[in-house]
Amino acid sequence: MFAPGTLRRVSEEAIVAAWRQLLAQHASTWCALERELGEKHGLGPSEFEVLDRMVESGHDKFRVQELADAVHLSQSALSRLIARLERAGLVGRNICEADRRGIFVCITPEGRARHAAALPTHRAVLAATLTPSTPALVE
Amino acid sequence: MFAPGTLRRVSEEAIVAAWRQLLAQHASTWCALERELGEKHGLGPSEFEVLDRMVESGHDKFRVQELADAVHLSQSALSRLIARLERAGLVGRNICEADRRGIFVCITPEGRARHAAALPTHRAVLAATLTPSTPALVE
DNA sequence: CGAGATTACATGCAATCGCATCTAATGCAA
DNA sequence: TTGCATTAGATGCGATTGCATGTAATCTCG
Repeated sequence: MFAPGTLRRVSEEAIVAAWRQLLAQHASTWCALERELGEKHGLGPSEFEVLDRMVESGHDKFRVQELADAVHLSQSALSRLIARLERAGLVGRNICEADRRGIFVCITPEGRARHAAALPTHRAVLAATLTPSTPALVE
Repeated sequence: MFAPGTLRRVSEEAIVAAWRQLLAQHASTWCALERELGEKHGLGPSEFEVLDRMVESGHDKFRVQELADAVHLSQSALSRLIARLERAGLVGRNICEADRRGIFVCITPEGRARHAAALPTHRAVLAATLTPSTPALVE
């Protein structure tokens, strides 16, 4: 069915088409999250994502770099994002006594409440925006 | 196999996992394009994408809004992006005589040359970064 | 024809981002 | 211990973005 050596070869058009579909899905979903989370809960997508990671992981005390990796932002962007969340009272910054260069980012009760309030909105946007062209997700 | 009504139901975890995979693929591919296209050809991913659309479509004369929709940018962002490409000599702005509010964006010979030079880099990045977790793309 | 609505694009502005750099704390070797 | 490299996070800076608005041309309806 395939010429020799073509099993792992992918046509250039297929890759480009996949990339463009990824771009389109990313743009529409991201914009929808920005609008819905922003209007209803005063959160940006990245901010929600950080809170979401902190809540789901169970534990407290996160390093800045750890969160930066999780949400695909630079260390500097995460530093400022944490500063915004701190100003909003959603997380706290505690000096790590074991290594006083670092800090522990801790979610506050208000942070948990805001996340809990925003969670249904977030999931609803994903379900509405992301599902149509990803039928492979049916369990 | 499925309980009634579950055929189109998708587990929340599956949707979230799909979204996070999309975010991860987008981030890694976008950053790789930014680095490679920027270093080797002085182009950003969006700028290349605009040139790519103009070249592949065959025709000349694009409206700003048309390009904005294609690359998922706002009209204002596209306006400035076109201004940058124009300063670089890669596209031209011609007043549309039929409707003097609008402009036609036209790629220049230098624009075509820059695109042609950057094309292999772009495709190589996509192939290297995007293929691993998308085996469904095999033709 | 003429006034107001609409459309196409440009631009002021504030927000966020990444890179480079800074500061402070730690680690390691002489 | 002392000095230098390294690491964690903060910050100055320039660039890009979206929203709101501005400007100019077109359209519409009376």
